[in-house]
Amino acid sequence: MRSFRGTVNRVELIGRLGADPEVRQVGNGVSFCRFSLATNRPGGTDEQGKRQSETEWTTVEAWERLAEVCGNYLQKGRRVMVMGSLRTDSWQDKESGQTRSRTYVRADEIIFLDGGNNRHESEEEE
Amino acid sequence: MRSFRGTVNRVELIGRLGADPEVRQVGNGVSFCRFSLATNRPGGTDEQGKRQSETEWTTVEAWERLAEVCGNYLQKGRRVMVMGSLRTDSWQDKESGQTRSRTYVRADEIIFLDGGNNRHESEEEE
Amino acid sequence: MRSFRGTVNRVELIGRLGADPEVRQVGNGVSFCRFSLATNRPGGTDEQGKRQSETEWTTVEAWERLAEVCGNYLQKGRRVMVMGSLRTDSWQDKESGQTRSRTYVRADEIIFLDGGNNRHESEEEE
Amino acid sequence: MRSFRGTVNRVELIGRLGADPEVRQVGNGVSFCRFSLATNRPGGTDEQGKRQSETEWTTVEAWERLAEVCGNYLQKGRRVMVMGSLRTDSWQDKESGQTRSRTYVRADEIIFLDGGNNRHESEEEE
DNA sequence: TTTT
DNA sequence: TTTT
Repeated sequence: MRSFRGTVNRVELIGRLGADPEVRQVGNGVSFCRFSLATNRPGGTDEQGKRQSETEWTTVEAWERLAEVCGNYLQKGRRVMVMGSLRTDSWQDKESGQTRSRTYVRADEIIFLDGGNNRHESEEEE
Repeated sequence: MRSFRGTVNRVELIGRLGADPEVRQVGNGVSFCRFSLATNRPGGTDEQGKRQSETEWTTVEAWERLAEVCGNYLQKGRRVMVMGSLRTDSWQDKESGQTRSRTYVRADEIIFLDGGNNRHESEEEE
Repeated sequence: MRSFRGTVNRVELIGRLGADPEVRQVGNGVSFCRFSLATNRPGGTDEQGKRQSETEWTTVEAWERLAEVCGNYLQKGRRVMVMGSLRTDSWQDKESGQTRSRTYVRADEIIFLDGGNNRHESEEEE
Repeated sequence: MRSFRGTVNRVELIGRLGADPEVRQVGNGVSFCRFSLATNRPGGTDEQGKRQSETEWTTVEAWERLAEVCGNYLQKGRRVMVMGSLRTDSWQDKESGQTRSRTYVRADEIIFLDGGNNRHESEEEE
């Protein structure tokens, strides 16, 4: 499901992993996987007038079976398509007392784009 | 354009503005508009077992003509569709020296969903 | 689910109904709803050089509970967002013996965009 | 641009070409390319209870520079992502006098997914 | 056949 | 901080 109560929160990324994914079991035995995905956009021009590209790094998080599949099959440099939604976690910084936050993409489905062609989706989505 | 060098960075949101948009002219006379958009996702259940909803707040930024149209026509509570891409700005915190960042959606097109039905897009997209 | 075996087939439309939806019960008591949705694209210019718009008419089909909700709440002229996938039905024309086909959008979710703002989704999607 | 006058008509496909693309120059020297793209969806089960897959074939058409790139680099079996919009052409059948139509996807951008990773987009979109 |  |  990608819409709820008349609202939509949908992200779609195609890019490459900047490093091997980080996989862990959280307290309750549930698998969790996080990786950073690079996408490009047109940048300015260099001194020779050659078009440059800027890289955007996005944090992607997957859970449960999808996290396990990512842990087993993804490595640095692999190209994937990620479909998911934006999430922001907020917390109080202990030292400064300031509210801080981080925004990432919660993955619902991931397609492995080079090599294999299997699709993998989160438990919830099935 | 929504893809570049074989990568895609696309966000699509339908939600309501939490407050009137903030509009400014930046140094070079270019218009800038920022607002916060609420989307919902299924949450847990309350004590009575009633399904709850969680709200996700996403920062949206528009520039130039699109910013002006948003400033002129959008208000708190209005429903819009935003098509754009994820962006992250990073900077060094002066006090702590830590690297900090904020992630937001750079709007390419915005459709006003209740009332009028005009579409508005960023200068770059035309 | 919108991807399968490494493939994706996704359609997204925002437009207005050209007529009241047609609702029926098929043989097995399952509800079916069909309507035609208008979207616009830039067209040429008229004799006065004024920009014209072309209208694209797309057939949308919904089933089961989603069909019932559409039958109950949609009318000619209402604006909706349809998320679904492309489908093509083929058959043999009895008179000419030629193979004929029709292509339409199988709706997974529909958001009613003016007036109410409820989302409705197909049974399969839940 | 993917929305116009408050409407959206957007298709997104990831699949494989069923045959080499057909490329032609039309009367005015403009390049045209057409191919058929296979996507899959879950089907029923066979006698052994094994899950089957159904294949959906979609006609994709590209024009101008995008058509040329497709003609030069795409072959049967290659996997691509197509972003575009639904189009329906209608005509009067000469023999029967009936109105007939065909629906296809007008490609705006195509990403070649295995092997190279270049993106290619239609002239209009730049 | 919709709508602005 | 929105809305139903």
